[in-house]
Amino acid sequence: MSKQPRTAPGRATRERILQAATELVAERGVAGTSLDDVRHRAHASKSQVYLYFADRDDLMRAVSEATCDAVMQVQSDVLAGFDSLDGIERYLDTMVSLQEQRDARGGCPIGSLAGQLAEHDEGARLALAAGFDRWEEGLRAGLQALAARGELRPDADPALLARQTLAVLQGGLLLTQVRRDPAQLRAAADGVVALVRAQLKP
Amino acid sequence: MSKQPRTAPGRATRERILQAATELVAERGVAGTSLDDVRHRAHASKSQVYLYFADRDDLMRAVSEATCDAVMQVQSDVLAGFDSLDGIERYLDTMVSLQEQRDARGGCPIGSLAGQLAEHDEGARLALAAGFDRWEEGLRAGLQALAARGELRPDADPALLARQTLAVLQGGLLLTQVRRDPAQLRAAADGVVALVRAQLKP
DNA sequence: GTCTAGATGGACCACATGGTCCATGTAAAG
DNA sequence: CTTTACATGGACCATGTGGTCCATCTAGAC
Repeated sequence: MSKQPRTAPGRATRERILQAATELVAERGVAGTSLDDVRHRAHASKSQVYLYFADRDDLMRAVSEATCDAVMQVQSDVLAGFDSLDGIERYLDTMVSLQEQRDARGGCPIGSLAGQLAEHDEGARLALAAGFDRWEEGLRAGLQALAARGELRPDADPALLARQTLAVLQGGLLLTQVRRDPAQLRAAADGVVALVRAQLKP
Repeated sequence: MSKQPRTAPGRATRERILQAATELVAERGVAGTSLDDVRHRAHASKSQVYLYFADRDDLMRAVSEATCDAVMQVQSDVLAGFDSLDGIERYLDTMVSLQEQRDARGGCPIGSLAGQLAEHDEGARLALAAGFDRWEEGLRAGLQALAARGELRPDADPALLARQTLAVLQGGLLLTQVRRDPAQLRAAADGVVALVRAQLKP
C-alpha cells in the first residue's frame, strides 16, 4: 500500500511524483517508463519515490487510479448529457474529435493500461475495472433516464445497452489506435447510435 | 528485418525460437518476456536468436505476425460460417466459450499485443493492423454474402457492419479480461446480433 | 525553543538484460 | 572429398534498473 504523506511538502512531493508517472506512462507506456524517468520529471529523489510507494507495482497501481480519475474527469460534462439522442450524439462526437486531436495515438488510457497491466498485477486490474465500472455507470444512468422518460421500448435493457456501448467504444478506440485512424471510432460511434435507435419506442 | 535460415536445421531453430517467443508473450506479456526466457524454452543459444532476428523489437514484430496467424487460424472454420444468422450466433458462441475455457484471461491476443506494442514499434503496429484487416475482411465477406442473398435491407452497409462487429468484439474481449468475466463478451455478442438484426430486411 | 517524526539527497548495490564476438562444428553445393 | 557459407555454443561486456541505506535537514507539535 502507498503510504500517505503527513506534511504539506510531503503531499506536494507525492502529488508531483504521481503526476509525472501518470504523464510518462500515458506517453511511453508502462514498460517504457523507468523510475529514473519519473524521478527526473518530478524533480524528486529516489528515497522520495520509495517513501510514498512501496515499489514499482504500487506506483503503477496508483497511476491506474489516477488515469481512471482523469478519464472520467475529462468526459464528465458530456457524459452527463448521455440521456437523449442529441446528447448521445454530442458525446460521441466529442470522443471522436478527442481522438483526432491526439492524432489517433494512445487509444483509451484506461483500455491501454488494461492491456499492459491486467495480467501482471491484480491490484492494477481491479483499479482499472473500477474505472470501467464508473464509466459504464455513467452511460447506464443516461440510458435509464431515457427509459424513464418513456422513450425506449418497454423490453429495452438500459444496463445491457450501456455495457454494449462501452464495449463498442473501447473496440473503436483500439482500432483507432492500431490503424492510426479516427474514422474507426467514428464507425464504432455510429454503431452505438444504431444500437440505441434499435431500442427506441416504435 | 529477420534473416531467413538457409538450411533445414536452421529453419527448425528459427521456428522453435519464434514458437517459444509467441507462447511466452501470450503467457506473460511483452515486458514480462526476456530473451533469456525465450532462449531457454526454445533450447537455443543467444547467437541463434541474433542470427535470425535483428534485435528484440524485430523478434516482437515476428511474434505479432505469428499471433495474428494463430488467431485467424483458430477461428477460420467458424468465421467461414459468418454468413447467416445461425452461423453468426455459432461464431459468437464459439468466441464466448473460448474465453470461458481460458478463465477470461489474456483477452484477445491481437488486441492485447496492440496495447503493448502499438505506441512503441511502428512495424509491430502495422503487423497487428494487418491482422485486424484480415479479421474484418472475414466478417465483411460473411455479411456481404448475407446481403447478396437479399437478406439485408438495401441500404445496409456490410463493410461498416463488419467494422462495428470487430469493434464490439474487441471491446467485449477487453472488458472480459479486465473484469475476469466471460459474460462481458456475451453481452457484446448480443450487441453484434442486435446490430445485424437491425439491418435485416423488414 | 526544543524535540521528534517525517522528508530529502544521493551514494551504493545486485543483477537482469540486450547485445557483441569468436572459435568450433556441420550442412550441402561443386 | 573438399570447400564454403551457414549454424551453434557460450563467454563476455556495458548498461539500465529496481531497490536499499544512511546521513542530513526541516516541518510542525508541544
